[in-house]
This record gives sequence, C-alpha cells and structure tokens, in this order.
Amino acid sequence: MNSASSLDIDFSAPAAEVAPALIGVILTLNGVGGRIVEVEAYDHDDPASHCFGGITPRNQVMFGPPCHAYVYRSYGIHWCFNIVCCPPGHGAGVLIRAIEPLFGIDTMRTRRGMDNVRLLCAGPGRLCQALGITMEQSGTAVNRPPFQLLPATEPVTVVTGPRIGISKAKETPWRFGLADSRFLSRSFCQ
DNA sequence: AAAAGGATTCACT
DNA sequence: GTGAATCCTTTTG
Repeated sequence: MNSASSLDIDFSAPAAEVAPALIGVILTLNGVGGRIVEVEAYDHDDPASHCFGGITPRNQVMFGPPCHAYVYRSYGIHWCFNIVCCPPGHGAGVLIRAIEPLFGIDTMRTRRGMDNVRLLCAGPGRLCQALGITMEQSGTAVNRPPFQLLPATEPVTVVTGPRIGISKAKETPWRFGLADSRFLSRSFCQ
C-alpha cells in the first residue's frame, strides 16, 4: 500500500493503551486476514499474564522488542497470537482474540473446515488456525512481511469488559472490542 | 525425567 | 448455558 500509511500506534506504550488502539486495525498474514475486532491486554504485573513472575524461556519474546509476535500453545491444541508491547525488558502483550474476515476467506474456510464466516476468526485459537499462525511466527515482527498491519479505515467505537477464560484477575477490564461487531468471540455485557 | 496446568473449542441440553 | 475433551508446553525435582 502507500508508504505514508504507517500505523499510528506506539507499541512501547502500556498494554492497556495499545490494546484499544488495535481495534479496527487490519491484520494479515500472507494476504489472509481482516479487521481486528477483539483484543485483551496482558501486562507485566498482572497475575493472569504469562509474564507474571519474570522472564522464562517461554515468555522471553514478550520481554523483547515491541511490535513482535508472541505465539503460544493453549490447552495443548490451539495457538494464541499476541503482539508484544511496552519497552524491551518490561514484559507485556496484547492477545488478538477475534478478527472480522476480509481477505483470503476461502483459504480460511479450508483451514478451518467450515463455511460460517462469522466463526472463522471468532476466538484466539480460531483466528490462528484461519490465518495459519503457528510457533513459526513467534518472535517475528508484525509490521513486516509476511505480516501486514494497516490503520483502521474508519473511526471505531471501542467497548470494554472483563477478560475471558482466565482464572486470575478476572475483574480487570482489559478486554476491548469493536462495538456491535458480529465477529466477536463473545458479546460484551454492557 | 515426570507432573501439572491451561489467555479454548465443540457438542449437546 | 453447561459440561467434557484434548494434547502440548513449561516447570520443577
């Protein structure tokens, strides 16, 4: 696309600031992807975060440079995709939970083995399967090929709520979503 | 070397 | 809305 359209997001900012800024952003991997409609922030001093307790071989990527991918295996079955933020050494990231499919939908259908577009990327494990994200991408930059990040094409209204599927710090309202999107993994109760 | 713990998904009621 | 499966990765001894 045009070189002037670099993303207006400072990934060295705190996760809770980067997360809502990512709503509406276009994310693709090898041309397959769409608009981010749901994310969650996970910060360094957050008991629910993999970063909590300090650096380990597994989470070292999140302590590395921002704007990189942190991918991990969930429940032994699914991949989950995060974008690292905050300065190196801090340890924080934003979990991408849902995407509105826009590009390469047929590829997504094949990978997911289903036709229902609404369910192709509605969930962290699902969107990784649809985009083809695996450990291979962990530690790579998200703003360079084969990834591509483009600014939101139109103004967005961001809604907030408690995070999903965690056992600790459930109260922290660090889940962000695109208001009224039908591609959310679950609806917001507000 | 072994054990424990999931930032989930799917199917069913 | 509820319950169960499912397999890997990380962590610890």
